[in-house]
Amino acid sequence: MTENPTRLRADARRNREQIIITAREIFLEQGIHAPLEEIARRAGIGIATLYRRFPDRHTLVQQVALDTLTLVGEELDRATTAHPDAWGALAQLIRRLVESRLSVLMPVLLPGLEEDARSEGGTLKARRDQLFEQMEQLTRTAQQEGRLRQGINPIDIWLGVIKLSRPLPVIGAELNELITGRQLELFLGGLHTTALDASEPLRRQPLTLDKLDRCLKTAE
Amino acid sequence: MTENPTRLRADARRNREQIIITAREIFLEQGIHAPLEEIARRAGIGIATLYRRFPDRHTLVQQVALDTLTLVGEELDRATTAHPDAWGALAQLIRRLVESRLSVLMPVLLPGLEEDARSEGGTLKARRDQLFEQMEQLTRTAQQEGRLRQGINPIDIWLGVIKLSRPLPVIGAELNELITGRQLELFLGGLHTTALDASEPLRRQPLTLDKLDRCLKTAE
Amino acid sequence: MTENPTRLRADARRNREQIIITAREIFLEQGIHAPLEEIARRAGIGIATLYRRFPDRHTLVQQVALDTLTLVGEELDRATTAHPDAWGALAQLIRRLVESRLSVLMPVLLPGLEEDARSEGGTLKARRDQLFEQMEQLTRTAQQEGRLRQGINPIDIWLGVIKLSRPLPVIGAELNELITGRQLELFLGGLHTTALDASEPLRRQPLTLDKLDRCLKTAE
Amino acid sequence: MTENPTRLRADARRNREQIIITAREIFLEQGIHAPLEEIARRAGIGIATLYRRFPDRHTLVQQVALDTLTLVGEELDRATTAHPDAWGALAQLIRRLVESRLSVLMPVLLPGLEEDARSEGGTLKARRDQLFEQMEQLTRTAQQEGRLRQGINPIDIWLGVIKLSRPLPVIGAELNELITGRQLELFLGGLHTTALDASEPLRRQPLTLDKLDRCLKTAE
DNA sequence: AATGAATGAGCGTTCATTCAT
DNA sequence: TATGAATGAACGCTCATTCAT
Repeated sequence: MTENPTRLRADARRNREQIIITAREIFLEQGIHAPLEEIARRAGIGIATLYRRFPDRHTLVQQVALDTLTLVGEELDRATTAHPDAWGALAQLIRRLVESRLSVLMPVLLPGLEEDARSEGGTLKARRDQLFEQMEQLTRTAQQEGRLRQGINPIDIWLGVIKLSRPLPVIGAELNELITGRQLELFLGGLHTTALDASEPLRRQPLTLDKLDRCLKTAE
Repeated sequence: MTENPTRLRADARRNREQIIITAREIFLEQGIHAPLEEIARRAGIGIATLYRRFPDRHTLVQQVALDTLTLVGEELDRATTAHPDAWGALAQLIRRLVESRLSVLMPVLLPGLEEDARSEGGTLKARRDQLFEQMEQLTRTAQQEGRLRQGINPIDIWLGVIKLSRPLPVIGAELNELITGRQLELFLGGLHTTALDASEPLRRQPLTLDKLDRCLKTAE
Repeated sequence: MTENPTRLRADARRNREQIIITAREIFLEQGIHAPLEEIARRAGIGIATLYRRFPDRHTLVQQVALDTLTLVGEELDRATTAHPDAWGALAQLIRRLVESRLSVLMPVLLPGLEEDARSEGGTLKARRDQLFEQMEQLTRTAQQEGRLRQGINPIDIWLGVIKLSRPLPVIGAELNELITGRQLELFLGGLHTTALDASEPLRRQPLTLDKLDRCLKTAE
Repeated sequence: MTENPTRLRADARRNREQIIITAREIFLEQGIHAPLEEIARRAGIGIATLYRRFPDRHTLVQQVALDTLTLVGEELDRATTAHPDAWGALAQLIRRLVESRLSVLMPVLLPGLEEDARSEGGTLKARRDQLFEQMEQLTRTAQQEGRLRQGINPIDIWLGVIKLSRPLPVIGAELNELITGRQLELFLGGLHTTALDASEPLRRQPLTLDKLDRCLKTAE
């Protein structure tokens, strides 16, 4: 249960936002295990203040991810505006998501949906479900266009983007970018109707949001 | 330069092997930053013994990865034996590699090839290059069969497998398996000749071993 | 650059001072490589608190040494007050310095002057230079008095005191004191213009082999 | 109680000697707390062999020091041969001892004389006493010559040399040599009957603060 | 409410010393 | 006897988390 940010005092609220912005930067740079003290320092606040707002690391990451959903929504809007066709929009969305590496934060977004974490725009679960709905429309249209392979759902795309985005350890940033770019193209190729046996369904069963949530719960 | 394991005393050698086996297990479970002490504990030896054999974490990971190359080679042999066609063999190899998640260790295998780390079978670089050569034959044949998309090289496959294999943090093992299985099928679809625009080359330039090694060197 | 102690919270400041006092004691007993944990323990604080104030051993030693400069300055004032003649003041200063063994810490004071370590009283370099200037006046006057040998400068004295002060390892504290006392007289004799003929015996009793052996036995 | 080296098997004896030679080198380089394993390694033997010969570090250092007494005796002979006058011989001996830094090892030589440690030449106590006797003759003669100050005994000299020889920590080797050289002259001056007026300048150039700082900077 | 101080647990690493071959 | 393997304790240092101001 996270406190409602709307009820905070003005300064407290500014702090909260600053923490989230800084945390995203640092998480993107160093991963989600970066020292919390560094986040506090760069955000210009005390460590205890950070803890007051976010009682543990998981909560902070989750809130950052939640906040990020908004940006993803904006990318989606931008993509559909720029492309009259659904496949084109989808491809742009995927490319942008991977490039922005927003999804570094996503894994931790998945669990914990039952604790009705909420941010300004509503509960986390509600916002996620809304986003998935939008993506589902997009995918369905792309399939009707005969471009997106049958059987693909937003979860496939979402998780594919997450996997693509995660940088490999040890090797540098430059090489990671080269690798990710190349794999991204392969991924897009695999989504398309013309992919191998695209006429038949994929050999594996698709994940649904429900299944996802159930698995996460059993995984504690 | 790592000591030659063949020259070790019998008990020391047994320990060395036990460490590598245990380390692989734990690296697969927790990533390559898992506490070395836990490895030592589960291997049933003292922490200092581990340090005697592997003076730092990088050396240990590298040796584990090196050891893993052998297993990859065996999978390749098995795959070509089981399938008369190259595409079939390739698909099985990829599936097996992903399933065994051997490649969790691979990122660290890439750098440091110049320091001629060596194990029983020869230098690390030599073994890696040999493996790539075998895979190149396989991919070329699969392309001649008209099944594997043009422009794909073993590095694409290798790195794709690595990305697929890496488990997402936080979420449990079961869900990870579901996700990976599904993404694997998408990946295979993307490799096939019938993938999107498969007639044209991929938009991104392919990586070569040379380019790879150069990037790794500049990344220090 | 060290944080300004004046700005610390009251309790933190008390801790900081306690650490320095304890550190000086222990450095005098065991040398500057004594375990930091022991310092923390005896100071009654946690090890991390020590690290918060002094990020590494060198910083701690330097600050202890810096703090010591103040005491040296006070000794100098006391000596000049007590003795109308410069030689008398110098001799007392040297004796007091050696007896207090303050200068055990001095070696580490010498390097690192460029990094402008600072304490309450100003930069380290400034304070040291000021002290040397005062000592230079004293030596010059003593030479004009015809008592201090020509060619001697404060550095000779400073380093001589350091060498004298350092306890020999292994042997106990009592013996060290005897040795140092005797060598101190030799040192003063070497400094004086009239030391040579020295018709009078040295002020300290000479050590005999027997006495040496007996002391060693009691010192374990 | 140390085993009698004469009774050892030929190869064991060779090992023993090699250990002592190597240990002296390393002790001079790194101090008497240098890792024993490094000594064993450089001596080309196993660590357990070292332990078989010298059950603990103290024993090893003591034996090295004992062995060193021989070298000191040789220096003494050389000095008396080279100089017809006792003061000249004494001064040369002191200079040579300090230069060779043999006495780094001496502190640990002092204790433990009752346990009748013995080496080839006889018990440690006997050899030390013999050496002191020789030095006593020398000092007495020098005093009869009217050169050596009354009241000085070999122990003063011995311990003075030890103090002079010990390098200050942290600061580099070069600076240590400068310091020691200068202090050595002061020491000799203090010993001599005519030291006091010393119309001539010291043989070594004085250090200035600038020189000090420059040396420290180059010494890192 | 905000701060920054204090804490202790955890990991990496070294080394003296004992044990098995 | 010589060897090198194995051990565990000790220390340096970091960081998440709680507490006092």
